[in-house]
Amino acid sequence: MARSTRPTVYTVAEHARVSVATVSRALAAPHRVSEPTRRRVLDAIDSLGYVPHGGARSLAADSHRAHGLVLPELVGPYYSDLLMGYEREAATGGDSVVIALAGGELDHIASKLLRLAGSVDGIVVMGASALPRHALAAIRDQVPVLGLTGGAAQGLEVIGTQSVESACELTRHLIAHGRTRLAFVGDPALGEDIEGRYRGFCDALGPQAPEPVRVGPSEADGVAVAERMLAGELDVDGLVCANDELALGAMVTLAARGCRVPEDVAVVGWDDVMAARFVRPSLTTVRQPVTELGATAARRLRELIAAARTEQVAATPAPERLTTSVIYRRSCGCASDASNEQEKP
Amino acid sequence: MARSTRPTVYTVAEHARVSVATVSRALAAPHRVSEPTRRRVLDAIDSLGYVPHGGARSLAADSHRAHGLVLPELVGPYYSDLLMGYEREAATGGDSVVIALAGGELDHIASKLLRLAGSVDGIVVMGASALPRHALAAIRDQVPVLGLTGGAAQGLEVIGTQSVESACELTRHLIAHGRTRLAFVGDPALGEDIEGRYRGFCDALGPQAPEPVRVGPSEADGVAVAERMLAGELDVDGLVCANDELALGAMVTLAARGCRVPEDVAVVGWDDVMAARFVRPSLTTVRQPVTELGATAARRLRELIAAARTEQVAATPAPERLTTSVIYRRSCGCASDASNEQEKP
DNA sequence: CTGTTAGCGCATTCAA
DNA sequence: TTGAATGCGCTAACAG
Repeated sequence: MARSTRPTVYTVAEHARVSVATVSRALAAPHRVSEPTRRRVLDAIDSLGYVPHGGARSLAADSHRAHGLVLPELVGPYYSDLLMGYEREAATGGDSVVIALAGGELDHIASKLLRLAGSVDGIVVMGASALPRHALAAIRDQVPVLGLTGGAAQGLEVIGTQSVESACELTRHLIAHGRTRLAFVGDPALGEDIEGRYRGFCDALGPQAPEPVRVGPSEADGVAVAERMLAGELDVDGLVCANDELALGAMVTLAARGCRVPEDVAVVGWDDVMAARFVRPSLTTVRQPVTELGATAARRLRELIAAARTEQVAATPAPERLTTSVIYRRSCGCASDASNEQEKP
Repeated sequence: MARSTRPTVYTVAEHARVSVATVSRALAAPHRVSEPTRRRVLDAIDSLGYVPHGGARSLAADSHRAHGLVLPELVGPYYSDLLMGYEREAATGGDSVVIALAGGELDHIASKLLRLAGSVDGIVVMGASALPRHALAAIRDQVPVLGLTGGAAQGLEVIGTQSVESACELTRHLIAHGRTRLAFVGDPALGEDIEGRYRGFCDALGPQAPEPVRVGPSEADGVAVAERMLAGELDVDGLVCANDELALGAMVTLAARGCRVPEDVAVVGWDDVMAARFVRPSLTTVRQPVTELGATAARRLRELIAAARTEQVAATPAPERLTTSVIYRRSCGCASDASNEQEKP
């Protein structure tokens, strides 16, 4: 395990009675080595338990074969799907994924990003708007950087989903079914995705669209909003929430205090978390192709890296925003399905 | 961005009119450099936008300052908390985290693990039992390997939570409240955590404990189990499910078909997913300290790495299994709380 | 406190 | 098809 113990190309070369160059080739370009030689090398490799030193590789080859993935500390429930989509796609391209959470002191995270930039070929940043500009700037002239669901304001190319369209559809739907006092719950300043959702909300309502109810993104914030409603501070008959946690928090609180959902107030959310199917009334929400979102980001970053290596600006055009779909359930008061309907997971 | 462009220690040294050693020191051991010199170096560094090359560093220092984290492809909802706990703790120790998903063909993942082993100082493997033994063996003599929630069967030291105790408590609770025909839903062969839960179930029931209902871990599997019950193939009045997805799938299906929960059948799960609070009846389940689980693993791996470097076997004793807690709600039929109770998130 | 120097392990020329 | 030699960027002796 110690340096002295671990076999290197030299050990392998000696064992297989070839030169180190041949060992290297046998691994990286098998077709450039004769069959018998390659066998000898491969045998030596696994009889010795040889594992190439990643650092040495990236140094010599001037390529880390790794992506950095920067995530905000409080990501919603779809974290795992996103990561899965990302990692799979990255692995397909032979790259590994180094994650970094952007929590903690801003100062501290800047150096964290720099370190990351020294160990990967490119970086995908989710929640870029929360990062200090100078930190982003510093890594951007080291490696290609791609925004995930945000970062356009920082001048990043961004991979995202259609927020505006679905928000607009959702809001129109509520209007069409007679809701006249709608509110958007969530703070557009918290991220470009939320901002887009609010914009879609406004698009549907036109000039008389109300200001958003600016609250955090958690269930507790949803509860607080419901309490304001119950206290008479907020007079609405429909809540378009920036995510399902908010929606669930609000909905359950409302129901528990005698306010009927959807009869008195319609509630809709975003993300289609598992609880949205199980809560009663079931929650109308918007589903995003999260796994694909991750995969798309990985794929695109790979392109950007390749382009950077050949000095080209952009090989192919940036991907479109991914399609989302509104899942109509009962909390918006207009689903036609039976009360006890059970959905396929 | 190209190799020629990127500043190196030499560039910085020249710029600051010091030697490369001083540059290196100014970064790694600031106190070993005089104040004015350090200033010059630091100035040069950020005027040049210098970022150290991670590979070169790990090569020269014989340390990657990185942990590998291997995850099964289908991890439950607590993925994100786990990762958060892990990354935070790793970052605290100055290490970054490289993730690898263990999905895909077994053959392919073996080489993936090997590559990982060449780029990190140690590896934490979750779901080790699903990996081919030879793949595990190969990485184990490269770097320290720690199991997460499983891997004892492969001879790994493992970080985990108390499965047996909570399962036993839960089962006893059901028995105490008059349930006489209990079933354990889930396949103990799928992982040591499930195995432990089944063992606790058996401990509570004694010799007449039934065989487990061996099914997969998904909501759909829970639905299938419920259907078998409704078809009369399974005569039980209590379901101890290996996770919440199973429990939710079963419970909702049962309820939709006229079987009352908890009156006719009690249902309990594991993990305390968000939906467990929102479904009606709310689901009795077991909560694990997931974030802390991740942090504990990171901390322990760091210890193992340190021990390996100094040739010691184990500096400190392995951490205890983390404490879990049963969350009593209504699906087990014995909670005292009101029907419309609303929990704090 | 600072500089000089020698590798770390690998990929990659260039010759043979 | 193979081998010898060079350098990637950095750290860590060692010397001054």
